[in-house]
Amino acid sequence: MNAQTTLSRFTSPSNQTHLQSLISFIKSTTQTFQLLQIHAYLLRTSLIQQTTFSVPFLNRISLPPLQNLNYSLKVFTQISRPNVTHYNTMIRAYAMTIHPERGFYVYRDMMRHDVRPNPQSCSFVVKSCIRGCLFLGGVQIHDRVFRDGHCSDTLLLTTLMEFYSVSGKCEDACKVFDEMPMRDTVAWNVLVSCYTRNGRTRDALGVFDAMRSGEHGCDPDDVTCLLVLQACSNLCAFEFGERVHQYIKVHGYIHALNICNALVAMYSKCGQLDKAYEVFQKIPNKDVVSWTAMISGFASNGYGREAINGFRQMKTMGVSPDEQTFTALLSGCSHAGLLDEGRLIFDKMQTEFGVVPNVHHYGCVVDLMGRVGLVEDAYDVIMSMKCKPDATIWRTLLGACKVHGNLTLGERVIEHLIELKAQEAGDYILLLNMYLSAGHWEKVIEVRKLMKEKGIQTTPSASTIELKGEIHEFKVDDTSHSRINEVYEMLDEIEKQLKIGGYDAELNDVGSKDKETRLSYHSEKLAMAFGVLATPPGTKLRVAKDLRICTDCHNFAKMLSGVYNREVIIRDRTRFHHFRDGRCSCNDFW
DNA sequence: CGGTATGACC
Repeated sequence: MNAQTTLSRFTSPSNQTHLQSLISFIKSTTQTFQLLQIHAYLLRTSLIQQTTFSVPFLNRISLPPLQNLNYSLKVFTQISRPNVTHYNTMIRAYAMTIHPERGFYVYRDMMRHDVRPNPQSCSFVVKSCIRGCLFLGGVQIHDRVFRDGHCSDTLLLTTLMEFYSVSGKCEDACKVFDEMPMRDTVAWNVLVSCYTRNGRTRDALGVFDAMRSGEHGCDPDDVTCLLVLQACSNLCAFEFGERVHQYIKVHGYIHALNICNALVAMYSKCGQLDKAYEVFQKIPNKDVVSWTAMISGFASNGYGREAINGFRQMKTMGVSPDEQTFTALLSGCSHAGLLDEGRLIFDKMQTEFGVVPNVHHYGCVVDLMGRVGLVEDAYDVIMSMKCKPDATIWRTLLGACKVHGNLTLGERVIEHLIELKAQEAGDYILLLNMYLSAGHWEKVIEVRKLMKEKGIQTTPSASTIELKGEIHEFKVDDTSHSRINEVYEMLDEIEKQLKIGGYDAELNDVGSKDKETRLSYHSEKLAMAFGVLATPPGTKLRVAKDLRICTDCHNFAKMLSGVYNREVIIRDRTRFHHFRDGRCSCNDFW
């Protein structure tokens, strides 16, 4: 039916059929001016007071693509006795705007008018609390769940899980999950996402296995796979990732672009570029995300030239880069030490592609310049930035100051970090090591005192290694692993062997605890020793570390790769280190 | 079917 002719019918009083088609017209039109005409008609005939008309109308103007909150509010106030559905529409609409907290106000208004909230109202208002960071508001809703008789509404409880998850209350989210009478796949997926988000990545993988066991009647779906692949990326869990890949193939999800893109990212983040490329090549309709994931994979594994090449191909294929693509490219240049190329890309990004540099882009440039020793210039770059420098960017420069022994600049940089109230233990450790290297003992003592005064908590660093799809975690001076005694014995044995090969623990870098900390017991060394212990000779070792690898452990890994003839991949907070034949692919240390 | 959901700086 033609839209104009339909519309003209509503100028005169209508029969039931006409009113029916009016509703479907409201639901289908994309023209605001037609809605305005209908609005006038609804007001004139008072049909707006009837739920059957006002609900679809309010929905239409409150949700994308025609979302207009001022208009919604106007219509809402014209309804003399709004019912629960009207309120729900308003709460839901506000939940997705830049003023999500207003959803909570609407909810309170609804209570004041004695309109009983249904599970949907609660879900939407919890969503408002999530988006608006209203922690107490969310808890309030949760407290009411039993009283309102909504304790078996899967959707509401899932939204509450999500609420606790983003609030960092992993335990509470799990409690809600445990107490749910019925759990669907989405609830399970939220559990996975909750574990990943809150650092319980290994448990996220456990959930995947639990779902697959078939005992819960909820098989992993495509979203589960996306979430679990993220967890594998974080943990460098290559073998587990391969299992997920297999599952994806069996269930036909391999044709979904987002799944393929996540696979490329996962393999890249496990240091398996060949696998990443294999998946990438087979993607028929590569989008900007696919290309960026691949370029980023090249970049973080130290293949700057390949990253640039990938970018060229991408342009040839007619895919336009976005700001994240340039971040990947620039970080590729910095990891590979390609100063001129990086600068050129940074310029072209702005002139040719009109991308305004953001904090990520600047972060790469600062790293690029700091790495080649242009620390003062890097400082000037930060000071000239149009956006506010974040802690990461200062930390990057601080690392460069450490490598190049620029103490005076390092002191200035730490001031900036303190100003941002973002200084971490690692920053002080870096400064401490700079003073140590320079032999400024009185300064060393001063920093220690400062750290003590400020109560700076040093979180012990952790490393993980995957064996047969199982993740083993080690902390500094770990005593918790079941085979820890064997691990320490093996570590001593390895150190003996490496010393013969010329390895000497560099004693001028200290760990995160205090000056008595034995270098030998850094978590990545424990993980490597366990790998040597528990796998057949020649097996590749893949270690993930949450902080940056120190010079000593880097040397240790280099030597180990030669003496024991093992390929070692260590992924630290910033990048990959591929050790082979006594060498590393990176240029971080020399 | 409203709730989960692909690629970024150290």
